[in-house]
Amino acid sequence: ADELVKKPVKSPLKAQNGAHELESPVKKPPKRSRQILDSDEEEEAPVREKQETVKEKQPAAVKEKQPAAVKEKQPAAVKEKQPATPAPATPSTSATSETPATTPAESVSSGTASTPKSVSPPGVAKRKTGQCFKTGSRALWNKIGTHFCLGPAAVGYLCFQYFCCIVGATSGQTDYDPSRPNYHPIDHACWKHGQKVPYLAVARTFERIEEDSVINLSVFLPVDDLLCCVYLCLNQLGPAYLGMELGVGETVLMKAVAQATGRQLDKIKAEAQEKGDLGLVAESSRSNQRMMFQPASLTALSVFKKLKEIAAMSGNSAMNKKIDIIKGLFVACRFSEARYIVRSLAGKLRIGLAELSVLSALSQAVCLTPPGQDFPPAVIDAGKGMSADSKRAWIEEKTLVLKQTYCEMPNYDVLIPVLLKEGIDELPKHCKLTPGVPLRPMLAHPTKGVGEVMKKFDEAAFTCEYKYDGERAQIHILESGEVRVFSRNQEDNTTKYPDIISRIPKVKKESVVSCVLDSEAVAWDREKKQIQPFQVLTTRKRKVRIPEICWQCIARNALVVCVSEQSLVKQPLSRRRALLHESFSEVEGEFVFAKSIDSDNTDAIAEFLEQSVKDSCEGLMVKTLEKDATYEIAKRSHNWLKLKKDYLDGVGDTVDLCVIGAYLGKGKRTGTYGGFLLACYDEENEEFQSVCKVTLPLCHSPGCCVTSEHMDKGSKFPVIRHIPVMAVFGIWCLYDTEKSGNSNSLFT
DNA sequence: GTGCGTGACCCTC
DNA sequence: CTCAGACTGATTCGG
DNA sequence: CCGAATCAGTCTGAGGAGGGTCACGCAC
Repeated sequence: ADELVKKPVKSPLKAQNGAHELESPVKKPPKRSRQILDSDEEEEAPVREKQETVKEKQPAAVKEKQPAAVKEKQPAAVKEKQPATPAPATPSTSATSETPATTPAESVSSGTASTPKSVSPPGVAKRKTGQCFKTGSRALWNKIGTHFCLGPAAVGYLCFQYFCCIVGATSGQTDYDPSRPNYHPIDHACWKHGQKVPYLAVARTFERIEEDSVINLSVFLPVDDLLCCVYLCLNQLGPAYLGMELGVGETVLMKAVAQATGRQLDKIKAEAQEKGDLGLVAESSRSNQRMMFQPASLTALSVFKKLKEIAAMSGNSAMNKKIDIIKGLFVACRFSEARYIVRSLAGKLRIGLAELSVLSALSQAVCLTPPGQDFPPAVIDAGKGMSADSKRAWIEEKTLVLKQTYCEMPNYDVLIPVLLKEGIDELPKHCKLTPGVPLRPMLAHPTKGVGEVMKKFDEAAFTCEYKYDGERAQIHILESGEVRVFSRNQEDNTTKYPDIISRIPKVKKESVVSCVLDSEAVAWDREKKQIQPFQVLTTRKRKVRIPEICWQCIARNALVVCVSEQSLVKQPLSRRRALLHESFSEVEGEFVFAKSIDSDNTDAIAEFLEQSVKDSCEGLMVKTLEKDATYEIAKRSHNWLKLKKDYLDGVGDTVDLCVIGAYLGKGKRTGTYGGFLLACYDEENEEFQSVCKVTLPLCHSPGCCVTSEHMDKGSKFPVIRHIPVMAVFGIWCLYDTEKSGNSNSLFT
């Protein structure tokens, strides 16, 4: 522990701090941490200010929020829902073949028919992001059958809790409600056939998703409309490998919001910190504004086009141009549109829904309403008449097809047109794994020891490979001989590894026409003939063409596509490995196969683990050879296990650190601290040296009291030994390792 | 107009 | 990259 | 045998260190 404490003092931080002479006993935190003190000159004031805000906030935020919101709200919601539950529950028991959609509608009209339209009924607590209804949802959901209301719009939505409560017709865009019972994708949409989808419909849908996280997609849209709606949901501009970035962050966004609303930048900043979400700030700022005239309302397509425009911008005064576009968008916003536009731009939609859910929704929509029908479509719910269970199983089966295809061809620009034209069953025939298009890589689950590995893989034969400490590199060899390299996130890294690319022809055997290799790129020390640490890798240039590091490519024994364009994703690892060894030859320091052993002997594996660490690796990757040993990401994306020294029980040390700063949390951490800045005390110079930041689980956020007995009285600064306790500017918080069960998170 | 430092953004793990 | 929280589906346990 | 409790797996969104790239703005 002593050594660990000393280390940070010698670390680069020291050098940085050393640049200034002692100004205060608490040394300035490193660059990134400065923002917590608002600004360097105002160190004194903010500290006091923070104390006050903390004092004010804690009792209110923590004490009220927790018991009131969690304990009271939920029972309230459940209670309110209980009487309503029997109504939708009946159909599944009495008549399974009946379309469940009718019953909620009946219950609506007979039950709470007087409830006004599209207003969340009293008693039904609205869920905030990160919260949910714990009781009732699953059971109710199962009974009514997951899907019968085909979403309308670009994105539609369905939520059980509204069935019993919402009545009334929606017609105009203003009161458009994608969650109304029996939503009819044509009659209830707020735009006519042939018109563009209003962005408001998307925003309204996002609102519902954020509350309840269930969506549907409609396939009545023209291809480009559906496509842009899908992208808007995912908050993507296009396939990852094309590398389109907005280049807009929080700061630029705040400027834009300030300019568009005519408010002070400082005020926007402060409000964003308080609310933890710039989107909400934008929304409320908008509503204060009066327009001289109402600009043309936004459509989904127009918003998406603007986003692409922003991404395409570069060069001189690009930032100002970007801000201008954002302002333009912003001026035309109505209702919640601003919230989601801002979030889209910030890159965090935060609606509790991401890629996989969108794929599910997409497949469901295509299943229930087969595309290719004339307008108006005759079949809206192809699942009509099926029992809820069989319907769900059917949709799930189709969803897997879509997911699998997506994993192999992660490009909606290709996928969706085919999906609409050919249908889901034909999809795999038209969208295949193609060298040159990156696929999603297989990931690994962390495990705590050899025992856990044995338990998880049970009887199945498995292999252990070194877990090399480098960067994932997916190498594509095209038929033309061209070689491309992609990162873990499907980014095109081809220009980063010129040396690897140049030696591919050497190591590739004649028989290989085209292929996709899953590998790890590591830095190699030619003289010492050993792998260099990850640190070396991170100092590489991202886009240079001249190699500065000697890369060694470690094939992960996972050849994916080979020779005759035959996809091997469905082949077990043993076969893929054999093919890999057949098709490539090793050259030390240039291209080698991952070191591995096939053993089920615990001691042998433990020894291999030791060896891997000695050989500058992180630990082991454990993969089954035959059983469930395919490369089908859709079935299970974390099919491998990783066994790292860091994870092992009893390994690691503890350090005593104290809190010298805190950051306001964002998103679901709004109202609490997002992280703390920790420091160790340098007794010699009598100063604090910042070491790292930490995050606490939400339930352990500051607020609970610590009595004096917890404190180490002999200490002259607030480090508390034995019991992990944190001090934030005089406010104590207790970190309960028993509850969290993982004391490591304190010192990560 | 050029050079350089810096902040913002993004990407790897 | 890690971790926690919400959710789901399968399995076990107790009345 | 049924419902409650438990467990394991999946998905999502919080958060971390460290570093490169680009545009902006200032100084010359």
